[in-house]
Amino acid sequence: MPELPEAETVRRDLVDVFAGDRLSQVRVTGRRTVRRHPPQLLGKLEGRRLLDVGRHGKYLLFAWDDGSVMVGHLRMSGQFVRAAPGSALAPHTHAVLAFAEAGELRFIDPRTFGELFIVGAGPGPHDELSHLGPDALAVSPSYLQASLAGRRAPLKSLLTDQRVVAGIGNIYADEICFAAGVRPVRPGGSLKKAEIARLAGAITSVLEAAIAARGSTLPDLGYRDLSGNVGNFQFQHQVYNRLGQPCPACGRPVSRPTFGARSAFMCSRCQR
DNA sequence: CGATTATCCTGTGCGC
DNA sequence: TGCGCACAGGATAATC
Repeated sequence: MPELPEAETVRRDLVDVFAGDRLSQVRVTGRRTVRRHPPQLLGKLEGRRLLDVGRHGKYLLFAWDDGSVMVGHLRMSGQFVRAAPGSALAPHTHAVLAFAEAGELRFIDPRTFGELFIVGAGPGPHDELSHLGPDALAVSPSYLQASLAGRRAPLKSLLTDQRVVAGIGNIYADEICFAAGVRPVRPGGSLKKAEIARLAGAITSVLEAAIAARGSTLPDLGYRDLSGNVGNFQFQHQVYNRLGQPCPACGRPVSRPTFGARSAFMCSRCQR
């Protein structure tokens, strides 16, 4: 499932390929993909030039030359793909943005959790994204300290709560907790100052390493970049999806405790 | 208010 | 070999 490193990889590809180009035609066939407003509203982008693609957490922010912003979120199975004009549409293609020069940008999403929507022109934060905490690559130890203080919920639940920190999901929460040496089931408020410092460092180092490896593609998950290539960070996973396999640090089998309706991969010796 | 649970959706993989 | 079903999980609404 795409998280911050995958969104950032796609963002960079989108900027390289489509920034500066003019959108000539929009075709929307997936009603659920554009469920926040009437599908034809995307058509107002026709004729606009794409200035830049930004990102906050897992949200991609397409900035157009009329000041409007198209927000994209891949959720579980969404994928942005570059395709040649007129080439066959892949199954579950819900939107096609045809550019004047760079070809087509297509949104594919079997499970239709992903979405595209327009937010109003004008400066300032967008209401639709106002609930998000700071981007995970911009959190400080002091912010983490304040955010975890007094919280009884499991650390992993808080790390994946986009209102606390934006961009961390299931995979990277487990990898971050392992890198920090902290158990994901620990109540957030129980972390000591030194542990929070390690956690802050782990957030940055794990996410940056994952971006450098162009994200994670797992066998049962379909993440691909704009060109259809898989990521490589899954080969660097220390605990995620490695139940029963030896911990890379101490050799003890990776365990998978559950809490509530969720679970986490971890090493019970290396993580306290 | 904070924490937990249900919901959305379809491809995958497992057990029988 | 084939069928049915539990499972996967990001975000949000509903509920405790």
